Amino acid sequence: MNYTYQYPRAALTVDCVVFGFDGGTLQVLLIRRALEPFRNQWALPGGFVRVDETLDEAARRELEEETGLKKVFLEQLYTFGGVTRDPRERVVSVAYYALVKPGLVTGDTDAAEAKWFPVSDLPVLAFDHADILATALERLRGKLSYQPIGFELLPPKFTLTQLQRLYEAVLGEPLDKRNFRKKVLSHDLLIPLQEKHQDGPHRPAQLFRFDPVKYERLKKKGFLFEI
Amino acid sequence: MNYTYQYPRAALTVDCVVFGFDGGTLQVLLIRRALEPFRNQWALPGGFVRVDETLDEAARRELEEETGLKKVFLEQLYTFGGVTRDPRERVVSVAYYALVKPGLVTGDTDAAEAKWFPVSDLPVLAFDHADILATALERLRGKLSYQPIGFELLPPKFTLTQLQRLYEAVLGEPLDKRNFRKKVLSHDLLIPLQEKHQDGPHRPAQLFRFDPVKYERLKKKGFLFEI
DNA sequence: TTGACTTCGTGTAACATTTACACCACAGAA
DNA sequence: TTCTGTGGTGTAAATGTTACACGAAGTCAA
Repeated sequence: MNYTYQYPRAALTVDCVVFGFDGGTLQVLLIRRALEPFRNQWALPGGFVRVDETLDEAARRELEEETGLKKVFLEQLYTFGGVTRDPRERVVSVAYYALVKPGLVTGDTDAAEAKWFPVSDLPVLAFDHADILATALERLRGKLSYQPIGFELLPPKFTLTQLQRLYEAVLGEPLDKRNFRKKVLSHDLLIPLQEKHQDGPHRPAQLFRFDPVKYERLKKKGFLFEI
Repeated sequence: MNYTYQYPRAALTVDCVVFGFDGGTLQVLLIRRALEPFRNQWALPGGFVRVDETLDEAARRELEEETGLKKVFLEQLYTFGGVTRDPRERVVSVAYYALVKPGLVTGDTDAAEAKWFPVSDLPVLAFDHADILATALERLRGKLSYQPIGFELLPPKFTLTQLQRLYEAVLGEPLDKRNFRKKVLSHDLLIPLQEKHQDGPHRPAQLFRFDPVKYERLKKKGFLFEI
């Protein structure tokens, strides 16, 4: 079946920059393209937007189809509309970024090969995906400092040191331990658990979890998270 | 001539939220629609993206066609992709916001009637344009506090009081005169001119202009404007 | 010319926030 | 028991933010 319009139309896609954290390095999930163009090159997961789904729905669907990821933190990033960004025809892409907790990616799926890369050591990317990724990284850095989204990259239970490592990896600079803990705890958004995290021949660390309910309450009162 | 595709495609538009400042109130430029749907209702200026122009180009072109505005500050805002946001068919709109200096709008153009409305007293808007406008306002408020874009809404030469009125109008709260001046001047981005601004039976005010060159230099060094 | 009126332009002290920094606690391994 | 390695904590100095009031410099009218 064919669809005919009076004027030429751009194709519309979504692309997702999926961030993950392995405890030390910020990572991005890439897909090896099975088809032309840019066959066998690495690219962001993504695909065409269907005419009966919203952009958010399209991003979630593609993410699940290509990486198996579900129920992740997902937010629109920017829309890339360069005229020649796809060699085949005009394609406008609405880019999203996603934050996923460790150990959720099923590894390879269906046809596509999915793999994590450290943001500091990326392969050559298809299309203008390097631009998209750079934009996403910039956004993540900015956002991390004034919204409590870092928890989306950690397991549900985490230690303050893990959280600090994450901030250091994203921001690219070391942070003072005592000041970091003071600031994070001052927001009163972390709930200390009864459990400890044991991880080697040393004192075990207190585990915390993020309190999303309290955060929503505070947010409505015009509260500003900052770190 | 017709264009045929294998799958149905959404139409792609740009819409612009144009902000202006009249010295006391933040305003938005709206167009009265000449055509169905929403005929005779107020709407954001905008229109279809051509297949051979970038999104930015489309936004600038539509802005000029519908309001006569050229060379304004323009930045992408968000892409709205609700499935039913246009009653005719699927239309995805990339929204932009623009900041214009006073006295640039030529008034009505061609077919369309263009008019400024205070953001605090808006008419009913076509489509989901009220959502778009709310998003733009939120973004403007946020951005004003950490990037020196306020100057885009003032004439090239302005007084500190004018600048303060602008910040107060956008942020919706009064600011302390001495602290405001201290902070603004501390960034060293305003150049005092030899001229004074005379505006009534009282002491004339020092005029300043923004120094974009210095700003670019500072920005590259990782400088953060804040107010 | 004088005085009334209006906005312009300025400094400081109290307070709050941010920074820099070092040592004991607690666990496992040898 | 000692060694090793991370976890957890407080304080003083410096910096930044807030609150606040009055003389200066013009116009206008009497």
